[in-house]
Amino acid sequence: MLQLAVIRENTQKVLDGLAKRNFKDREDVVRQVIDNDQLRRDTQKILDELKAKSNTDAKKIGELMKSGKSEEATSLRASVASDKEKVKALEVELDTYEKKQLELLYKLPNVPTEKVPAGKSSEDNIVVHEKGTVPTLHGDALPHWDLIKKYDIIDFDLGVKISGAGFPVYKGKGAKLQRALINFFLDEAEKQGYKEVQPPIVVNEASGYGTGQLPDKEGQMYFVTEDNLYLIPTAEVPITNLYRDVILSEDELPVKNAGYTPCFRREAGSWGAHVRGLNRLHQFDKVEIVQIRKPEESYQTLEEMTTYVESLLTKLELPFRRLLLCGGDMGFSSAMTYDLEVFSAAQQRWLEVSSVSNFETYQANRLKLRYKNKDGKTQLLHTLNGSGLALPRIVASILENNQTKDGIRIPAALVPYTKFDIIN
RNA sequence: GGAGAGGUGGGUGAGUGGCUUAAACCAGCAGUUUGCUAAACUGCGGUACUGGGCAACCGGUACCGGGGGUUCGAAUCCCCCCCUCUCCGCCA
Repeated sequence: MLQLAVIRENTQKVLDGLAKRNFKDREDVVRQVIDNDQLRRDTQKILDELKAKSNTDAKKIGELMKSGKSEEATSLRASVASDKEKVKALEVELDTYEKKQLELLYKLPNVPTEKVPAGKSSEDNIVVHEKGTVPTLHGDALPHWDLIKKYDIIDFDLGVKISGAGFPVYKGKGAKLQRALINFFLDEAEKQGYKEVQPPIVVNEASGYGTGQLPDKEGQMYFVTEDNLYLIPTAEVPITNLYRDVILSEDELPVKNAGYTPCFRREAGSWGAHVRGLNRLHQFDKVEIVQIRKPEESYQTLEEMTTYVESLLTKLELPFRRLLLCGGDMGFSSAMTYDLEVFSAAQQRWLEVSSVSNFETYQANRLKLRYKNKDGKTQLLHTLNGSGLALPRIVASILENNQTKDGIRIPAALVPYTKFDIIN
């Protein structure tokens, strides 16, 4: 969430930023935050003074009792008792302001950084560059949902039988391809200095709040009611929450973690013709890269991470483009996001395969993730993450782009992992 | 699933109603001493909110797992919840 002090001291900047996102209630919510904050502070001041008085009075009573002046003690006791009632009332009041403050802050999305263009939807995103060449397919080229049947490598019907729609079963070379991609991505990340971590794939409520899935996005996550645990929609949640309530020392920075996990998304109400096959699933595999950085480095890191993910696509010989998302198309918590899209030749569509974001202090503020800087001051850090990479759409485009009359060619970089170079 | 023990600062750990401003030790930081290192000695302590001040800084309040209660006063007493550990059972 946004920092209260920033809203208070840079109100106009915040409002301008939210305008870039087309956040409609910005004036109203920001005004309420500021007003509520003033009330909160006024109340706290009165309350603190009253408590200070009660504390000294209580001590006096102790002394009076000791020196045997019980009558004076009794009268002072009565006055403290009446102060105590006022304290209780003020505490209730303060509590409502504090709750209101959180509630309001949760409503506000992150402020986009200056480079982010204004815009309402994906139409307003900026294509930064396109790389690689789109293959020319032979006349009988098939979309991936037909290819997986032809070669019997991924089975949606079987998935329906044992789980439901959106839970495919990978078979034979299809399963091996999954395993190869995961290992390839993890190995590449390690070469870039990321430390491999394997986190739990169910998380508690506090973790959901830490990275911003809660409140409001409960509907996106599978929930285990018996134990109050959420299935993770992305490894971002557990990996970033490793650093919840942590104050890092400067020499522990930067933090660079990479982890593979399955991801679970309910995707309630988002199905349609354009999400056939592997384009959208309830369960999929992803390697996530996460960095924690000092504020002054984070934008350079965003570039570095995005370039790294692009290098994966290049090694996989996939044509891709980089988009700078406009304010209206960015995720709630992000200050700046690059999307990477791969061109899937048979569908003739760009598919989003990675989203690399800088959250600045938005997550760190909720997580209470800080470090001690050179001056010995405790300061919020910046968090960043990106997919490196999500598997299903990568698989879809490999299948579609590399199909030949003889079968599907495996990109050279993957062959050491798959141990086969063609699916036929 | 059954039984028990326990949650105190960066760590270990003392503290059963006011003498706690949370002891002591370890680690840390600063200083003194010193040919250097070490040792010894001295000093400093966390977090959040907040008042005053341009600032350095000086105050207030809260925080001993979380929430409530008793009391003039709670780490300490009472109630509820959460978590961890140990043993037994079951088990990949």
